[in-house]
Order: sequence, then C-alpha cells, then structure tokens
Amino acid sequence: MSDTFRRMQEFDRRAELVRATLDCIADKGIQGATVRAVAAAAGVSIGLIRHHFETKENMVLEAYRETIRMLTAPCDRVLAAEIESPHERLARFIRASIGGEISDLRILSLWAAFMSQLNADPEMKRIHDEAHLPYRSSFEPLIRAVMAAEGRHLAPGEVARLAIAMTAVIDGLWLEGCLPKQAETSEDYVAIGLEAAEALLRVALPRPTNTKD
Amino acid sequence: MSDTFRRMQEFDRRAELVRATLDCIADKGIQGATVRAVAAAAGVSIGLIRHHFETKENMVLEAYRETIRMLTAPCDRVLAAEIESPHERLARFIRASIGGEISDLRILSLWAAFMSQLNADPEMKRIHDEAHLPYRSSFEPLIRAVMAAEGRHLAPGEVARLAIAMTAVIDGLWLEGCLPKQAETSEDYVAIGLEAAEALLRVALPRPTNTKD
DNA sequence: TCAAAGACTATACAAACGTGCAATAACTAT
DNA sequence: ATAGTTATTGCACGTTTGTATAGTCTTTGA
Repeated sequence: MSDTFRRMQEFDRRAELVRATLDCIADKGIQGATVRAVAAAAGVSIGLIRHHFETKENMVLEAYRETIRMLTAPCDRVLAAEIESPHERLARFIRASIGGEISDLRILSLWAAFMSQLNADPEMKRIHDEAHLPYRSSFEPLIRAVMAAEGRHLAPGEVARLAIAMTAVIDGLWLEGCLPKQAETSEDYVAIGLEAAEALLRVALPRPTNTKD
Repeated sequence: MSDTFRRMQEFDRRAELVRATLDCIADKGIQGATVRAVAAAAGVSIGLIRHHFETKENMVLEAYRETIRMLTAPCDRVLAAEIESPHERLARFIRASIGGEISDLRILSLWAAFMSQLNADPEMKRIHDEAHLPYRSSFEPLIRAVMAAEGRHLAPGEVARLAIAMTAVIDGLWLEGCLPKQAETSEDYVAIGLEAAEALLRVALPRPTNTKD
C-alpha cells in the first residue's frame, strides 16, 4: 500500500528517539532521560517526542524493550541456528552470553538502570519477566542434550541445579567482563566461562572458531 | 508536621535520613530520592535535610556507602573471623556472599540503582572502586590456602582464573537468589554455590553448620 | 496543482525540583 | 534561671520537569 512509506518514516524516527533515550540513560541514568535531553540528543524539538510517544514513560518502556533485544539477540541467534553438535551449541551459547557485542559498559549501565526500576514500574516488571524467564530456562535443554550425547544420565533435579549454576557463572562473567579492565579482554572471560562449564558439567567443550557468532 | 518535635543526636538523625533515602531509592529508583520524599519518609521537614547534609547529592553518596557496608559486612566478618580450616573459611565466605541478610530484593534494587549512576557520578565511581577491588581480590588467597592445605600446587595464572570464575558464580547466584521465586530459597542457592565451588576447584567443602555466620 | 495529512516547531503552563533563609523550639552549660 | 547552641521548621525563590496546544513545514494522493 502507498501509506507504507509514511509508516516507514515514523518508524525510523521512533527508533532514532529510542536510541537517543538509551544514550541519555547510559550517560546519566534513568533520570537523565528527560524529554529535553532526549530531544537535544536526537536533534529534534521537544514537542516531537509527544507526537511519536503518547507519554515519556512509553518512550522509556520502548527503550527497555530495545535493551532486552540487544541483550538477548546473540543468544537467540545461537538457539535459532542449526548446529548438530550439542557441545558446539552449548559452547556458542556461552560465548554469546558473555562476550561479543553485549560485553559493553554501556549495555551494563542500561541494564542496571532498568533493573532499578522494576520495583516501581509494574509494566517494566512485566516486560522483564516475559524476557527473563525464557532466558533462564534455555540452559536446561542445552545441558540435557550434551549429557544425552555423552550417554550420561542425570536426575532432573541435578540438571536444574546445574542450569542454575551455569546461568549464574555466565551472568557473573558477563557483568565483570563489561567493567573496564586493563588486564583481561572480554574474550578472556569467554574462555573462563568455557572452562567453568567444563568443570561444572565434567565434559570437554570445543573452543569456538574465530568466525563471529 | 506536628507543632512539637523530638530532638535527636545528630548522628542518629543522619542515620535515619540515610535509611529513609534508601527506602525511597529501593522503592522508586534513584530519582525517587527527592528531598521532599526523603523528608516525608523520615517524618521530618524539608529543610532539615540541608542542615545535616550540605547537598542532596552528599546524602545519596552516604546512602551508597551504607549500601556497600550492608553488602560487604557478612563477607568481612568471615574474613575477620579466626577459622583454622581453609576449607571452612572458603565455605563460610561463599555462604556469606550468597545467602543470609544480603539475599534481599531490596538490596539488589539499591545495588542496581547505584550501579546505573557510576558513569554519571565520578565520586560514586570512586567509592565503588574503593570497595569493589578488595572484594574481587579476596577470593585468591582463600583459594590458595585451600590448595596449599590439599598439597596441590597451581600456577599463579590458574589461581587468578579460578578466582574470577568463583567470583562470577557467586555474584550470579547472589543476583538470582535476590529475585523472588516460589521454588528455591536463598539457602538452596548457597548449596548450589558450594557444589559449584567443589566442581571448579575439585575439592570437597564442609557444609556450614546451622549457626549463623 | 492543490487540499488533506501528518511530521515537526515554538511556546506556555502547572507541578515538582534543590536550595536559601529567617524564625523557633529544645537541649546544654553555667 | 539564663544565655548560647543547634536541631528543626516553614516558606519562598528560581529552575527543571512532563505535558498541552497552536501553528508551520513537508509530503502525499488525485
């Protein structure tokens, strides 16, 4: 239809405003995302924000959705990819959860800013749970597949506990890897994550090749 | 306000104002800590805040110091205690880092709120680094002592990597344990942390007794 | 070519913000 | 008792906040 072009324009502007919002939040925290600061960061007038978003809160919620998208995209790509070897799948999932594009102080700042709002904003809490619960439960099938391929059998409760431990070590390594260091690179944390997974699951994991993803 | 007021020692009043500040931040995020909201939460007038704190920012900084104190107190107590067995020391440190009083959604909210401000506020960043770096390096001697007691020798780099992995899994378990769940208790996360430590370090650890700390 | 639509600007406004300050009530020392 | 100190109040000021609204500029469809 001919109104597709118009819609496309609006979508681009919305995305640009969301990006400006994230810039403000990463820089000054959630209270830095004022309509005036966001408008200035996007190079538009104050009134335009209310033209694209009914309220400022809606804009911030959209910025939160975008943050979750950025955080989960690499993992989702691994889960969607058709990789035969369960060991390879697990190793790539670990790498996608710790390193690469999400190992970034800016993303950590955004994550913390929204995290601190979950108590205050029920809608934000709803968005969080909707994205976090699937992520948390994505480790169990990965582990189960590896164990099946090894011909080992674990009690269901044991798999659940291992998944919690794996999620924890990956989250902790992501967090530490985001903070600026002089010694370690984010790739070092990926390597530590793989070693930790080998120790926790008592398996050998392939090291991901140099190709991205 | 009432026409008569109770007078307080300056130190007590400051502590009460800090507590009220933390209440506001945990509830509404960092932007919820307005002078009016804090004054209302503490049951005092607006002007009193400026009498005890030169600026509102100073009050928030003090609230951050208090948060760090709450977070590190249990670990510090373990490190200060005279426990002969290195294995027992390590196990108690792990327990103090994951469970007990710091396994609390309120503390997680506070931690996230301040975390999101580190980019914006250099003084806050300074306070963070001053407390975080010692905490991060407290795992290495604990691990080294356990290994020495076992008669095992690890390369220095290997100890460093194990300490990073241990810190990560403990931080991740603390984080997950703070979030409200129906299934697991914070004590379950402590148990998973101890199991993970045993797998990572390939040692057996004693389970802490029921006595607190 | 021209009216309709909508993306966009400019400005105004009430509420909430941090801070300044004079007045007051409660404690302390003598 | 009384003077001095200070914890505390109450209010006012200028600034910043989100939102509302009227008007301008650009694009679109026939």
